[in-house]
Amino acid sequence: MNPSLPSHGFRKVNAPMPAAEPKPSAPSGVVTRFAPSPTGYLHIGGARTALFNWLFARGRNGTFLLRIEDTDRERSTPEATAAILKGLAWLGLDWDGEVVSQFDRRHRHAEVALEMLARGHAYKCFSTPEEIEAFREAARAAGRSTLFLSPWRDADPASHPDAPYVIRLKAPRQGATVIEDAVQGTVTFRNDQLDDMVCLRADGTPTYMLAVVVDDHDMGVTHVIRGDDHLTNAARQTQVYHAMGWRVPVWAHIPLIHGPDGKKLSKRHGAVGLEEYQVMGYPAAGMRNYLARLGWAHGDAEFFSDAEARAWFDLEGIGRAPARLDFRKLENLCGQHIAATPDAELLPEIEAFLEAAGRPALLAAQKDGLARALYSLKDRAKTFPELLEKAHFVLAHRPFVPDEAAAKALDPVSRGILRELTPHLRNGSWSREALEEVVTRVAGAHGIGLGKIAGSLRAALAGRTISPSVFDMMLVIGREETLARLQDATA
RNA sequence: GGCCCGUUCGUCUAUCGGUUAGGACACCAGGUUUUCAACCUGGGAAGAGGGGUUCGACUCCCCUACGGGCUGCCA
Repeated sequence: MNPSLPSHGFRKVNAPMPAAEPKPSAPSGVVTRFAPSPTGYLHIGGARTALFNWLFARGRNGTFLLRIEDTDRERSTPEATAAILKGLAWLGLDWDGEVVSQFDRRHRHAEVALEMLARGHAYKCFSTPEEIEAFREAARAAGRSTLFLSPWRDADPASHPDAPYVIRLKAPRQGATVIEDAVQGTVTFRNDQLDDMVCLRADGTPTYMLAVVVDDHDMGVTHVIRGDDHLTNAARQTQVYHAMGWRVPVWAHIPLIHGPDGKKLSKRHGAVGLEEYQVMGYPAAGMRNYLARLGWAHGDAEFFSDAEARAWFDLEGIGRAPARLDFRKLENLCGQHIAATPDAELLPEIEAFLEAAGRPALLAAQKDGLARALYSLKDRAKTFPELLEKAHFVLAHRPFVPDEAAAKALDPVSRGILRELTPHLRNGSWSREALEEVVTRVAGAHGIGLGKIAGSLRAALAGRTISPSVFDMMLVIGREETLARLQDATA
């Protein structure tokens, strides 16, 4: 096998290598692949397919390959390929070896087509597209099957005209083709329902149907995990495996993802491209967790780590019904992952989010402040934008203007109380216990609760009515900055 | 039209012939609480419909309905 380099300059983009994990068990020989066609963004459903393949291979110490199915030259674009690689990189799905361009392997595909021809498993068909279309139209009108049966299937080569032709598979007419699918079970197709598919087009280029089989075989793919829109195709492809005498891989056709309304996922559902999820500020770990649970289950496990997912993932746990997208659950899971992620890992992710969202990068001082404040922020946010909003107190430079709600909390009475609080803060010790004691005492002296004084204090310190605990904020920004902000707010 | 696949709370799902059909998200009520987030307690919420098989069906079979896929010299 000789996986050629991609024809477009997309090798520059590389998937990040996830932190080294202890390799589980012995090599299993499992080889999976993700094979998207570069005709647009990375679809959320495609992302899940990639994740399943990745989990299956990585959990078994196997190999996960990436192949770009770019044989359709009309619709394939280098931009789409770049978007796919970028999306996979963000999701944290790393692949083994070079990216394979299917188009670059076209000569190998043609070679196989010719071999089938030589062996009598394929034949030259001289029917023109016009003839075939006319036949189909007539069949449709008459309510008959539109399956095209080529008159050239058993024609004497001596009768072949000097005209363009395609190479069709000489598929069996009798009997049935049986798919043993790890998800769908045994699926039987009568052979008279399957036509002689085109393997090589008139221009000598291979069709997808031929190319997948040749590539999967040459790449040593043992398990084909893909959308169940390919279930019927699997029957046709099986015929090619049989014709070539190749070992048929384990099939696993997974149900597609549907929109919240249960209909096929399309643009009108919004957020169909994976990159949109990064821009919305969902952490990749939460995304992986959510996507893994969509159509797959491991008992009652809902929130789990990548290591657990790899250890648990299996084909048997995949459901057979299409799953709908549920943003609430996604958010819930993402919140849990943000809370569980170590600060040192969270910070770069937040910076990557800012860049992806086209927002200004963090200044050194902001980054430093955020790092110190993270402990008080990460368990109160479900997405990065939410976290950043709550981090306003550590990101903003004073003097800053409070937002409308915060300004309201800084009424004259409240400002008076804050003024009175100031000297106590100037002189007391700067620990959580001491701060709580002082603030509570001053509130008590005015006959108000902690809630009331905390409200105005929050407004003064954060310029917002939503933030981490006032004590955490004071601890993070320190005594001097706290006093300065109180000064600003009460002046 | 033909062929193929699917159908458990609103959503994701557990169950692999015998359960008061479980969990999670969401929702509702109450509690806790310095905001937000979170947390605690409780609640409502499901086997598409109809036939079989069986002592017993969510689970097995058939039909119907409804979704979906394929039916391309697209992938």
